[in-house]
Amino acid sequence: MTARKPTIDDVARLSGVARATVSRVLNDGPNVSDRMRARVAEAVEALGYQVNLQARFLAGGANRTVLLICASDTENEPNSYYQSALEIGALRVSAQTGFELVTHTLAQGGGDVVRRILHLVDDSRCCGVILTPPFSDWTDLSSALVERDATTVRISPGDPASAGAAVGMDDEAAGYALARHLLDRGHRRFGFIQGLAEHLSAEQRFRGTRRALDEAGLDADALLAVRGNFTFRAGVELLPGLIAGANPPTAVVCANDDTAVGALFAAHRDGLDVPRDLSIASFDDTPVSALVWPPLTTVHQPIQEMASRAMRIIAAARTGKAAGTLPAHEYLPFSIVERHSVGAPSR
Amino acid sequence: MTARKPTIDDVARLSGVARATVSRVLNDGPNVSDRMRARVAEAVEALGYQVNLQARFLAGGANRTVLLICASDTENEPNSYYQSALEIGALRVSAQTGFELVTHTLAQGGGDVVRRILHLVDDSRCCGVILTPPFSDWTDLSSALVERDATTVRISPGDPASAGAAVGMDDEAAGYALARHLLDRGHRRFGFIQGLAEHLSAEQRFRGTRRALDEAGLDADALLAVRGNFTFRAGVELLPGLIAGANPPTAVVCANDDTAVGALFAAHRDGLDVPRDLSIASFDDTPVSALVWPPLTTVHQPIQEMASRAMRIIAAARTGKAAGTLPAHEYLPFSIVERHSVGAPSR
DNA sequence: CGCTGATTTGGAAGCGCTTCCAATCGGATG
DNA sequence: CATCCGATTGGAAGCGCTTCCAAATCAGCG
Repeated sequence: MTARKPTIDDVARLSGVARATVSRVLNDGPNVSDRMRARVAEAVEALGYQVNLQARFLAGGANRTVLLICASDTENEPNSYYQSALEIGALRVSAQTGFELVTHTLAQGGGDVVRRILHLVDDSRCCGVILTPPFSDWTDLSSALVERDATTVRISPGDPASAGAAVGMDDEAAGYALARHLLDRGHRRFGFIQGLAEHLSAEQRFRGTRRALDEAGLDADALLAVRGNFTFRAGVELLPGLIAGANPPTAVVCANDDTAVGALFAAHRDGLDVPRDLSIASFDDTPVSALVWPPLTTVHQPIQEMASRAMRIIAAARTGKAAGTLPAHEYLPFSIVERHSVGAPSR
Repeated sequence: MTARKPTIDDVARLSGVARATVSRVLNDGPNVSDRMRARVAEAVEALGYQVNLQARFLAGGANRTVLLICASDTENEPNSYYQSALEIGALRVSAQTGFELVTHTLAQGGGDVVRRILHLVDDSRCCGVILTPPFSDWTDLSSALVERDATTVRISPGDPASAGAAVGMDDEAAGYALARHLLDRGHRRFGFIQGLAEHLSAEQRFRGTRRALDEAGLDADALLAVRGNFTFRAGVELLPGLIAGANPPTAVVCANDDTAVGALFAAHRDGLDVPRDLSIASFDDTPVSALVWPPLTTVHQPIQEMASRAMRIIAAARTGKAAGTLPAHEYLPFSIVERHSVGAPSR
């Protein structure tokens, strides 16, 4: 059907040089005269030649594939905004640096997830892996990856010190800052819908909030915590219980935006006015937080930027000089985005 | 660092057979005795052997990579729920059939998008491509793909007849049905926030709505249409103008959920009660439609299922018997999901 | 028991590329 | 002008796999 694609030999023939020389100019190798370079470039152009990556990798050339591993909590409710932001951020850099990004989304349940991820990595013979929560907390995984010689970057790991580079933000400080924000507006009774306990970075957010309340001299039952799982549904289902008591919280903090949107939904449904009757705040600043009414006050986390950094770390590690450098730990600043879901307590 | 990965020759040596035989059992080839099969399987197991896909493809083996090409309208607001649903649907089937799915998201702007997609396809030497809107409407693209021998499936194309298989739903009928739904509840004045004109399937939805109104005997100015671009922002910005007139619509239909969520946001902001003051309905039934308050009445489109079908078509075309069959056009049923954003008109 | 044809197995070529190593070239040097 | 060294270039091996083709094996049959 289609004409056979031109190979490196076609280029060599047309430009009248050896195959090895063509390979050199293709890879920006040293020791090639400008004349040769020009001749080859011309032939490449004329033929519309494109290297066959399969062949290149087989022959031991530098692999430039990077895997982005994302978790989907449930089949039907992927953490999609978070994931898209990651993807966009990584994509932007990969385009610049000539690395190819491949995203894999897997359900985080099931005992063999580690095996499957490793399989994916082996299969693709990729040179780098970006791990997102909660995979970024699986130290066995990142160790195995590093051992396989894949440059590994973990996004928002709970423990930045273990194997592989890390990019994240100071989650404890973010939790603290958000609580202060609420405290400053006069709130004294709080609810908190936590995420999954395995997500260490989310737990740190909670810890920060608790610290802020402690320092403000509030006692333990000023903070009512329930365990959710980051989903919209969790917010919907858990909010009522949180505010059912005799002396309910005037502000509830959610581990992430999706949960907050769920809480907001439940509040609306139950006839509460947000923020008059109840303030709601959360973390991440994913697009959904600006989509709902009232738009959410949330801690902005530079997700795209994190992914960009991750890509950049991999690119640097795989390109010349920086290769072999010890893994980096980068911390990006967060900020509180004030929208309309937080007000002064009415009671 | 890591021990070299075992190759097919290692397996051959350990099991005491020829490399060719190993290859045969690996590929479920014919003409292999059960004894051999067992011996090889054992060696594979013992060595933890995994075929090197690069090498396999190079050697001319069947390629099993499928590309899912998605559009991101703008950098910051990817159509993420839609895309995730597609991905999940395709993923499910690819896992079953042994094909590998690779998703690529590209900004749809820029004149060279076609070239970039083609480049991606050439590069990956993939065997199949799933095109999502608006790429599914680019006939030049699908023709080029088909010519390249890639099994091409278009999701929701405006014209199912052109090159490549097609999976979608009857968008015109969906538009008609949704309008009937509104008509039945007593609405007589309508607004419609359209999507981008290039998305043919979305245009058909509009056409269906118009037909329903025509058939109901309403005249042309019973339908006020404005052009949006599928985004939340479009909904926010376009709604006010739509309902500003002396005799405003009592119901507005949006080309997709994101836009409807935006319209809902604007309505809230401007102090309107939905659905008492204004009904809002849309298309797609992406998760976000159930997240907002009030949850949206929307036309459910089986997005996951569409992607699954697309994958299945590719798998069938690339596996034995069905190979070479003429492209299929599959139409999936839609349904109206009644939630709370539609009521009877108050005026 | 020898022969034919079908089935199973092994050998070897080659996919398109990188890279090592040897050959060549071009001055600068004595 | 002969010599030598570094910069270029070409030749060839080989990455791990599939597949064509020939060799070997096995039944079945006269």
